[in-house]
Amino acid sequence: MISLILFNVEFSKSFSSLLPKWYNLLMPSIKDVAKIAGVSTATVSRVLGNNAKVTEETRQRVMDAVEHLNYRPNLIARSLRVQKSAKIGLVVSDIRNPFFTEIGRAVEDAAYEKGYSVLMCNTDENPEKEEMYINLMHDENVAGFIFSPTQQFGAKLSTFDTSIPIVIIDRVVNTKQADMVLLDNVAAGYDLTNHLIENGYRKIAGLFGNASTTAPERRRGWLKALREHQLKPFAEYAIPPKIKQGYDTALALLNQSDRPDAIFTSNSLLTAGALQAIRGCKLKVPDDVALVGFDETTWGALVDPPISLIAQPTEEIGRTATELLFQRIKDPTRSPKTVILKGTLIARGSSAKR
Amino acid sequence: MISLILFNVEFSKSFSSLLPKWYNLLMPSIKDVAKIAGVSTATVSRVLGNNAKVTEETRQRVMDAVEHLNYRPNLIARSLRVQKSAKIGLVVSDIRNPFFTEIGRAVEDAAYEKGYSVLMCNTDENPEKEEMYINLMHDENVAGFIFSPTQQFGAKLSTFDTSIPIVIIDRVVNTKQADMVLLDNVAAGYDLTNHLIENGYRKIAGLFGNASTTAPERRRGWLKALREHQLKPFAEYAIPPKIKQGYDTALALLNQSDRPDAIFTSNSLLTAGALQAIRGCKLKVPDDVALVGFDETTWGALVDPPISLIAQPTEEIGRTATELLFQRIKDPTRSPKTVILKGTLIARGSSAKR
DNA sequence: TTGTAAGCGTTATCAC
DNA sequence: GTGATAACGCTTACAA
Repeated sequence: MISLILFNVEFSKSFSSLLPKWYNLLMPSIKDVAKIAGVSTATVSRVLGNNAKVTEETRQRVMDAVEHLNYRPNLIARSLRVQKSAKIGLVVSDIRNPFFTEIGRAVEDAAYEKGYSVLMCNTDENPEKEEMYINLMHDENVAGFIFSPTQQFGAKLSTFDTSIPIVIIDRVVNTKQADMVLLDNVAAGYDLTNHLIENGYRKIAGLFGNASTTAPERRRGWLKALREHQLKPFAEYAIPPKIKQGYDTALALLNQSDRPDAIFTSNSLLTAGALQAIRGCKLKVPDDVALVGFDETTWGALVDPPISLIAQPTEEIGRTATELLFQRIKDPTRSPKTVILKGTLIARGSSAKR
Repeated sequence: MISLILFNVEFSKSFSSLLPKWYNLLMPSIKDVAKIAGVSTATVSRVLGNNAKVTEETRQRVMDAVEHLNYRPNLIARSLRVQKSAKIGLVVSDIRNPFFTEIGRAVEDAAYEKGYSVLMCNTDENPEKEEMYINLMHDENVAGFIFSPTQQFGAKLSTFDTSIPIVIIDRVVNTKQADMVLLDNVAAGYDLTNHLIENGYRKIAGLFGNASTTAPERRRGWLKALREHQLKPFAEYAIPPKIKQGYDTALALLNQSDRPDAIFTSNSLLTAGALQAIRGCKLKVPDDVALVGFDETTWGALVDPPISLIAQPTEEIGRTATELLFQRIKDPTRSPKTVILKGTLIARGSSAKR
C-alpha cells in the first residue's frame, strides 16, 4: 500500500497539468511510454511504482518519456490487476445531518493528504441502499470504508464478509471484526439531562431517533439521570431522525393540555424540528419549554436563545476513523480498536436556570 | 448506456443478498458461471447484458448458475473493457455549504434511480484540488460529472478535454461545450436589494464571496438596484466565502463609527458569519442593522428574527443537472443547454420595514 | 444462437 | 537490472 500512496503523491505533483483537448484521442498507455523510452513496460512500471531497483539512467529516460507524453497511469487497469485502489468509501445515513457533513469533510481532508479519494454514499437510513452500497464498496475495490450502519443492518454485519477493512463510526455494532469510533453516548445523555435537572426542569420529554444505536444509548443516560433524581420520563418518542418528524412529534406534544417543561432531543435534526414546533406554538424558550440536543451546528449558537447541547468532536471523529482505517489497511490482522470520545456540554440560553 | 443501466438495476434486484463470509475467497468470475451453466463466457455476458438474443433455455441455465454462485460481475474489469462506468462525479467547492449539501443529496437520489453511483469530491475552492479531481474523474472512467468550478479554474476549463460529459452548476463558465444549470443571480441580487430599499434601508453594505462567478453577478443586481434609487454602495468586500471571513469582515464593518443600516451577503456562510458578528456587537436585527442573504438553510427560519433571503430551488437544480448529464451521456453530440432558474424572495423579519 | 479469442492497461513472475 | 509474458475479469468482433 505504501508504494501506492507514494505513487499517487508523486503523480499529483508531476502531472498537475490538465488534460489537453486531444488527450483522450491518443491517451498514452504504458506501452507508449516504454516505446519512447526504449525500455519494456515492466521497467516503466517499476520506475513509476519506485519499489524495484532501476538504474538512475533508465529511470530518467522513463520519466522523460512520461513527461513528454503527459502520461498518467490508468487507475482502472491497475485496480483490476492489483485488486485494490487508492480509494476509500464513506457510507453515511444522511448527508444533510450536519454531523455527517462535518465527518465527510474531515475524512475527505485526511484521505486527500494520503493521496486517496473518497467515494461518498448516502443510505438515507434505508437498509436496501446500505446493502447496495456495501456491495459497491466491494465492486469498486475500495481499500476500505467508513460506515455508520442502521440498527437493522448493523445486526447483520457481523455475519458477513470481513475481508475488506471497515471502520464503524457513530453507532455500535456487535462485532469484534471492525474498528469503531464512538461517542460516549450514555454519559452524554446523562450529562445533558443532569444539566436540565440542575437548572430546575422536571417534566422532561425525550425525542429519540429510531434508526441508530446512538439514540437508545443517549436515552439510557437520560433515564439514568432522571432515575437518580426520582423523576419519571414525562414522555418519550422513537421516531425517524428527520426535521419533519421532530416537528410533528413536538407539535403534538406541545398541544397537549399538560406540557413538558423541557424537551430532550437525540440529534440536531430533531432539535431543529422541535424548535420549529415551539415557534409554531408561540412558546418561549426556555420559559415555557427548554430545549437541548446534540451536535454543534451552524445555527445552534445563532438562534435566540442559543441551544444548549452536547458537541461531538466531529473533526476528530473523522480523522480518527480515517487513521484507523489506514492502519487496518496496512495491517489487516491487527486486532480491532474501539476509540470512545467524550462529548462536551455547551450550556446556553435554551436551558437557562428557571 | 441504456444496457448498462438496465444491467445495474437488474443486479441490484437479483443479488440483493449480502456477500457471505467466504465470498472473496472464491469470488466467482464469469468463467465459473460459464462452466456451471455449460456455456461460454460470451453467452453469460450476453445474458447479463441482455442486449443480444439468447434462447430462453440457456438464459435460464445461466441465471441459475449466477444465482447458485451468488455471482456479481466485476465492475472494474467491465470498466476497463468498455471504458465507461455506471458512476457519475460531483465536484463541489464546499460540502459544508448547505446549498451544495442539498445539491449532493438531490444528485445522489437522481443517480440512484438510474442505477448510478456518485463519486463526490470536495475542492475547498482550491484550484489544485480541482485539477486533481478532474483528473480523477477521467481516471475513474466516470460517465460524466457535475461541477461547480472556481472562477480561476472555470476560465481554464474551455481550453481542455471535452470528451467527458460535464454539467456546470451554480457558476457561469465561458464555454459553449458544457451544459449549465444556473440561477438568475443578477435578478436575485436585484430583487433582494430592492426589497431592502423598499423597506426603508439606505446604507446597504455588501459582503461578497470571491471564489465564484455567482457573487459578482449578485453584486451586479445589487448595484443596479442601488443605482436605480440613486443610492451609493455603503461599503463592499470580496472575501472567501466562509463563516469566519464573514464574521471578521462584518465585525470590522460594524465597529466603524458610521455603521451600515443593512448588510447584503452573497451566500449563507457569509450570512451566518455576519449574524455572529451582529450578535457579538449586541446589535439588534433589523432595528440596528438588517441582514439578508441567499439560500434557505436549516437555521434561516429558526433564528430570531428569521432571515430574509433568496431561496434557490436546490432540489430542482440537482435533479436538472443530473438529468442534463444523463441526456448528454446518451447523446454526446447534442448541443449544450443552459437552464436558468429563478430564485424566490422570502421576506422575513431580518429586513422588516423600518 | 453460440463459441473462440483478442484485447482493455496494468503488475508480477520468471527468466536472463 | 531488465525484458517477455501471463494474468486480472470482462465485452465484443468474428466465426461457426
